Amino acid sequence: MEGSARRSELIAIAARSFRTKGFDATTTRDIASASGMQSGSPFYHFKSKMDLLFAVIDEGMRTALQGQKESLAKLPDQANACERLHALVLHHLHVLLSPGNDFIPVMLYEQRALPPALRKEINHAKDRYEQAWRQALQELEADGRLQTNASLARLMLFGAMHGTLIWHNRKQPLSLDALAKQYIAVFVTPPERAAKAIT
Amino acid sequence: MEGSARRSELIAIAARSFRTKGFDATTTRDIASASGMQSGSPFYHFKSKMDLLFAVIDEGMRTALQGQKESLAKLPDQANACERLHALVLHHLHVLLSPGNDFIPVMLYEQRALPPALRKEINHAKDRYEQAWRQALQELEADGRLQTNASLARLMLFGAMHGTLIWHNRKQPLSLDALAKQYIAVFVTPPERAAKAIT
DNA sequence: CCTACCGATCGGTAGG
DNA sequence: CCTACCGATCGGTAGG
Repeated sequence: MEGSARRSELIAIAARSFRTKGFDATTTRDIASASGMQSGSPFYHFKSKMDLLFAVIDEGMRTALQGQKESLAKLPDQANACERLHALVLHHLHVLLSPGNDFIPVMLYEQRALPPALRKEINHAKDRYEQAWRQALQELEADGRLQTNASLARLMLFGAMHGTLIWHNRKQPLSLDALAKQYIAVFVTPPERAAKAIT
Repeated sequence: MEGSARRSELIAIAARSFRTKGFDATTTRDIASASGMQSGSPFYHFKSKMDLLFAVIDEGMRTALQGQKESLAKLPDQANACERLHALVLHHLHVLLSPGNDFIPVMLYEQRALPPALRKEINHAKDRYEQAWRQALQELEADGRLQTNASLARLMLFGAMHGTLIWHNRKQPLSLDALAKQYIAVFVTPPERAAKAIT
């Protein structure tokens, strides 16, 4: 929200460290010196270490939500559910795996360090992020193109994608584009094999 | 390996705390007092806090590997790849979601706190654990019953299962049995729809 | 944003 | 396994 350049720099540096070493193992002194500050100075920008964690996650959610919107907007007007899901998957892989994109990984792994009130706020943003997924998956379910219900498919799909954080190697032969196609191939049955014929 | 009852108790108590609060946020004093000991006493059983973490994870891997072996042994002699994969999935869901089974979640989320040498040891155990999965999935791939290659299917499947740690609720209508069936339905194409006919 | 600092906590140990 | 303790670190603050 507040746009001080120094503040943004602290958030980016904190994100990297929170991701690499974890929230608890990161000291505010680490962050300060990586930003060329003295040990007490981060507290001029953030009330507490936890506030900084929240800022990192919040920044990640805003960016991801904005990016998702743009990805969908780029699609042709009559894009069907499968095409929309593909765009969502591809964008989400970018969110997870683009170099320097440490915010969402921090959310996934360090959320626990936040008090319930802040976690609730994040969950609201997550709900908004998942809306487009719910809709696409429900349409696919209605067309008989899922092998489970839309809700479970969404949970499985997110789990399968988040797993890339552990095994995906940036030097791998598989591009994010190719990877997205594989996810769609696994989770969405092609129309010609769908359980229910298109009416 | 070493079977002191006190030692095992410490491991179990540490596992719960490492899982609930994380490794860094858990103090050796927490663990000591939860075990009815004085603050310095855990160090009579474990050289360091990190050693205790390794013991937790190691215990989890041993138990999981043993349980997997037994699950497969219970199958009829001529069980096919799909049946074996189903048994593997069901067992793995138990490992992840059975009450009191905190060891593997700790491995998944706190591994990072270990030095490379110990992490390597764990990865070896993980390789052994995944062998049966590789084989079943390769057979399914050869029969045209996967929509991606065996290796990627395994990575996606593990990711999708590990996601249950976040969303699965023990009071939910869905039993682990039912859940395992859904995973198979999504990841394994039924024979009649397989790409390649059975020879 | 720096200086100088405090209070608390924590992993670990010596000696029994 | 307890007692008593140390050295180091850390989040945070007052005052400028």
